[in-house]
Amino acid sequence: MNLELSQTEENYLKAIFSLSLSRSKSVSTNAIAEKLDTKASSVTDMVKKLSEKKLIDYKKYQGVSLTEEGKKRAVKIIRKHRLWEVFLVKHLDFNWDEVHEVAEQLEHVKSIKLTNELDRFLEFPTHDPHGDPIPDADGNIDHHIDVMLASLHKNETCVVLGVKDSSPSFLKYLDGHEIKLGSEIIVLEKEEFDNSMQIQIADRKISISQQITKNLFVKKLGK
Amino acid sequence: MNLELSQTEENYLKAIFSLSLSRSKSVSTNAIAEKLDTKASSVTDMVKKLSEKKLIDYKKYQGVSLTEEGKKRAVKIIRKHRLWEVFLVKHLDFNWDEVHEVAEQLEHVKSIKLTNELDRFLEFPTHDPHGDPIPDADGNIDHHIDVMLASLHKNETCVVLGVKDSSPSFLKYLDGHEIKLGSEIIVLEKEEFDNSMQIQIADRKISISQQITKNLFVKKLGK
DNA sequence: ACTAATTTTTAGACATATCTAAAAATTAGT
DNA sequence: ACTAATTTTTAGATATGTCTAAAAATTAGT
Repeated sequence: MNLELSQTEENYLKAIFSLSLSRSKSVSTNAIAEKLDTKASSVTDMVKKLSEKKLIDYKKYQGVSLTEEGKKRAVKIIRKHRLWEVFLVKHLDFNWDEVHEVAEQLEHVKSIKLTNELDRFLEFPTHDPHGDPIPDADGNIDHHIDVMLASLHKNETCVVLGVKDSSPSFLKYLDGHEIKLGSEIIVLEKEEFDNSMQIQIADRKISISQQITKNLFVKKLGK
Repeated sequence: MNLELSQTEENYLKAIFSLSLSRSKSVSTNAIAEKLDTKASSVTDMVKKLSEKKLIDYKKYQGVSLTEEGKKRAVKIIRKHRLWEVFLVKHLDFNWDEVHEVAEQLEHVKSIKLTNELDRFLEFPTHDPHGDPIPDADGNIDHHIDVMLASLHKNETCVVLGVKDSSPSFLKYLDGHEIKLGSEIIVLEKEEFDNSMQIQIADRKISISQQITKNLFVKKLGK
């Protein structure tokens, strides 16, 4: 079974996948409707369709969950989405807060070769600009990066891998301070009273609050 | 007026644009139907719709032609299509005969920034892998490259810019002989009796027929 | 446990893009 | 110029994905 899915169907799979990560068990009709900014009745219709295609398990009034095949499909779409995000940020000068909308479109382009060649071209990145892991060609997903800038100590050095909070306001803040994917940061000082940090980034010294340091995924350098 | 067009509408504009290049005057319903592999009745419906949007001029039974706005839109889509083709061949190891189908999808992704950044990333290419000119951001189109390999003389050197004939069999032939976009070719010998050529390409010496040399666009090197 | 609130589903409608079959207009042949 | 062939349009149907409004089922409150 390898029927082509419409963009809409793919978006439903993706939404259900991400919702089942947090809410573990089955996903409710309303939750999907809210996520996709549509009405519950539309969700019911689509859910029946995906159920017939054996991509989700669905019993009336009981919510839905992805089948193995459904999960595979969802992971493939997420892989494409995140690879494109890397491409946009790394090569096309997109800011973190601009990539999502475009990646939403690019992720639906159908070509296995395209995806895998893009992966190779980008040198097999493991995480997207938001710090989310990129599934490999077989659908295996790395675990989340869980080192936050906040956990570093004075004089430690790291590279920015992603963000935890993807809100436009946070991403704008980062762009404003030129804190980018791949930026190297040195912790110059860590204040006891408010956990703010003095950091060196490129040739600038700036102070950032705990609110920021707790939302930046980093990779420690040296040891 | 800047309404969003569906992918289908965009495909109609593109088809009408390319048909009006050859058949100059107005384009017939049947011609569009054939180009898009659909039925004449479907074309009539869509043509009415595009006419209401002022993208084409249409009078019943008289065929259609693009308005200025329609032409602008078509050129933008073609620009995107050709830029993506360059990207696929240059960076993602696609062969000439593989790019079209994928570019057909990529061309519909909506983001002006994406298009222009891609253009910059590719270093503002003037022609796609098939030798067709790429419109610039303002919609200006260069004229066709009209230097064919066949017109070169003994000992002249050139770079492959594109192909005239885009048939899968021809493109496969080129791939088979590793004649690629950007390949440097030296004309070693030109036979009088059949106009075939002995050429040097990379470190190989091969013989190619006039059928081939008349379908390869090139740029002369040195002088 | 029974009513009230909420969630989910159904029924019926609409918009897009397509099709077939038949009607209307144009064009071509003699 | 008149019929025949072709092209184009209309009319009515279908499939997808959406909606509103009402009905049905579930969950929560006391």
